[in-house]
Amino acid sequence: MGLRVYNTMSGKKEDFQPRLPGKVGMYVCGVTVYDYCHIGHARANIVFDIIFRYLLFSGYETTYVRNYTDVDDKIINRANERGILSKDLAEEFITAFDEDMDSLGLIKPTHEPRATEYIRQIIEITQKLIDKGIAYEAAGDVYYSVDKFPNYLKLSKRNMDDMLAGARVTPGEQKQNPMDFALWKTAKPGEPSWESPWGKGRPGWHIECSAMSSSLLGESFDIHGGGRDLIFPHHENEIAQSEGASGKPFVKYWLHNGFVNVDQEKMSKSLGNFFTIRDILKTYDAEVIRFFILSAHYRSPIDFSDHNLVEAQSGLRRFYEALDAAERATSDVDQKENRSTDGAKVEEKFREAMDDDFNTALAIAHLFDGVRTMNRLISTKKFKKKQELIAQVQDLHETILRLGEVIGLFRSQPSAWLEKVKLAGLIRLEITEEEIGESIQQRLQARKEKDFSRGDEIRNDLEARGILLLDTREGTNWNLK
RNA sequence: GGCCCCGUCGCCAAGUGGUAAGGCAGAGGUCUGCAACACCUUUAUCAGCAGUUCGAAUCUGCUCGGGGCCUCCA
Repeated sequence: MGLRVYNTMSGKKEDFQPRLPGKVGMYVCGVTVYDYCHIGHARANIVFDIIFRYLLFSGYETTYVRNYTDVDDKIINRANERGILSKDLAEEFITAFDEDMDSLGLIKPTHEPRATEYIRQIIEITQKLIDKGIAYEAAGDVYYSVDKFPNYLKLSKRNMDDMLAGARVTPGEQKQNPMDFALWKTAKPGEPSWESPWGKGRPGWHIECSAMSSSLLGESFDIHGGGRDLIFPHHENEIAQSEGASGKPFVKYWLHNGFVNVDQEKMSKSLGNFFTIRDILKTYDAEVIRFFILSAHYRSPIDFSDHNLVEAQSGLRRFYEALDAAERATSDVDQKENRSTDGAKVEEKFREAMDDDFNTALAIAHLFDGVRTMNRLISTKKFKKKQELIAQVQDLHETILRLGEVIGLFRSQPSAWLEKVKLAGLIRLEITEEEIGESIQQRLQARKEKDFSRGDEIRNDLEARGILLLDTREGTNWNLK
């Protein structure tokens, strides 16, 4: 059974069959660069990152395009507020976006075009729509006439009459129908602008995606993605523009990720309840964020909270503990040829889960099963003398790492990751590594003198402060409670 | 008002017609001087009601509760 994806257009899961066998073209709406990215952006980008990775893993030659919208009202307004050029503002936040995505461990899309690099194509499409009678000029603006596109609202499944009841007309706009939207806006003084057949101006919001996608992927392509909130009006308008201009079907599969909520409510700028990626990264490891996001299906809403991130961290730690143990258990053993079937089983289950509309939550559950099997094998008596078990562990270990890579997990050195999380936790506990070290020395001394009650006292004191002591053959270590 | 989504164990979360994955937390046990890790065992009939069906958490209707889009938003 092959890949199945939920298509917003049909409202159900469909067998995934790219237009050209073995090749996939995917366009995902990126960000408008006027502010730092929040956790909602993180989700959208991580989700499509793993979709991209999984398509590659499944053998599809995939072209992934993710754009930057670097000309827009919000950018202009923000730049004016700060008294800088909108171009410089855009540049600043493109850099910030790249840094954020990098720290979240995303792989680079094939192309990352900017709207302002495609002004020529935007003008071409706009002109074509005018020529076809689908768009019209009014005082330097160009509007798309939604009445001329019979399939308008087919993606969002709305009804024009109902929409009209709530539509608002901004004064100064000369729309024939209140639902019409701008393809080209005439420039106001001081705004960035480009020469066009309709005078100096700049693109409307939706047209840049039509221009960039058709330029890089062709007029028809396989997957178009983005957050749910882009379904209307953004994607609806993209369809109208692209299909109106080309006369060809635009996109085969529409994929939309769910929201990140805070206290059951959508995170949004207007509510002021958003968290930026950079803020969260001060407290939590980037991989914890990824793990948290992938522990739910991409279409479900997820609730962002401290509690949920801590839980995600616990889950991820379980993986790293196991990977660390596997590494240590097999490090001094030669790689054996005899492979086992455990890894193959995990991989089969993993693929099955991912094939079902990228069910990462289920896929991770199967990896957890692999972890348990691996731990069980390692704790078998005389493990190191049993070649068969060693081979099994090596196989599982390799499989978990390889499959983890497909969803961008387990990329760190286990011991280093565990150490990092441990040290990060100290900040919250207001205790230093040195203090702990001193206590350990005191306890060691007490134990040497057979003063176990004193030793336990030290252990209990530390435990009260959130530190657990671990006695091993190699000496005493500590961990967060 | 129109359209749409959701309500599964204490918490997170899969499952969307054949009789409830996984994680976290909890309980009991093995291991350990103690502890931790790990391992073993253990914990739900799926908001409610009424239908369809041999059979439903999964389909239909209604009720209750939560949320989203319709204005910028991932």
